[in-house]
Amino acid sequence: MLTLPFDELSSNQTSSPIRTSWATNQIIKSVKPEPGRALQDTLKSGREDGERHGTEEEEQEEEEAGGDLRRRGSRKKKLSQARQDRVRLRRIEANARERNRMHGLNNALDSLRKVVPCYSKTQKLSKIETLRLAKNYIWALGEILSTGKRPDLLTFAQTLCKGLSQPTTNLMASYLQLNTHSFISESGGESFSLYPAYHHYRAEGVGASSADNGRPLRPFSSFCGPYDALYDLSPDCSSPLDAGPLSPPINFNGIFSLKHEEPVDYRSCHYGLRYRSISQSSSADINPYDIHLCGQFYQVQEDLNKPFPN
DNA sequence: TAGGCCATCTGGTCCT
DNA sequence: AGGACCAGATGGCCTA
Repeated sequence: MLTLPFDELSSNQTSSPIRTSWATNQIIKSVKPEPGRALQDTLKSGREDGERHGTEEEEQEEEEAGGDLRRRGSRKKKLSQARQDRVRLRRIEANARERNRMHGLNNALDSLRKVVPCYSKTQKLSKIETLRLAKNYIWALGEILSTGKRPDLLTFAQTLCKGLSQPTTNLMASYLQLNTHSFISESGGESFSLYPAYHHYRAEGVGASSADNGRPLRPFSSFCGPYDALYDLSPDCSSPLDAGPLSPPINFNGIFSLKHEEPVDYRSCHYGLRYRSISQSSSADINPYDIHLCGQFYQVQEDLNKPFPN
């Protein structure tokens, strides 16, 4: 009778039952016990047996094998049954550790997905795209910090999408399109944020303007406000990508363009957001450099609120 | 159906 | 010796 190492499996749940059963099969394949002996027994006693019995036998075998190696070169050493079991057990343990390690890595990647733009619960970026986008995002933010200037929308978008695949670029374009118009063109639908912080503001009803029926607007130029992420570290938000299909982005110049929208006066809203952001923070939390940046943000707000040049 | 993405297994290497 | 890390191999799932 075959007994599976369920302890190992249960302590290392995969996200998919299919995966789990597949893993189970793999273990069955990789841990074929000898006939008439339960695997559990094998695993349970493997280490002790291996250590206890293995010593004499192994020494003898190794001596033989060593002698063979000296005489004939490459003959593979034959292991005792106890040693084979022990090797199997160690392999199973190593597999479990490796699975855990990869799960940890995936969790970290999920965390990363939540803090880069373009976060969607259902339409997840691939691992490689997440890393690329994160790199671009960091680079773009660093550029803003070092120069003290915010790039225009297209430049920033192009920076973010540098090296990304076409599907991801399209996804990004879809985000940006919605960011510029969906809040006011659709009522009742779930809105989204290029920056996770938006939902925090929205949930609190901060920054609603008269033009949006009480619905808080994300300003067109808010795309250039990456500091949002500094003020909210709980990016558990959904996106319109979770809610339904998107209109295809308009591509041009090898990257993408944004739909041209009628200019909307977002400024009151956005100033409100900014003020709220800063005022909500305790003085100890405020980095002087942040204040400087935010101040600068206001100065050029008007320019950035101009309709995006096509 | 091909290709992309992913999870897992596996053996090798390095480090403690 | 044993664990962490890595990269290659493999096979499943999904989508265009």
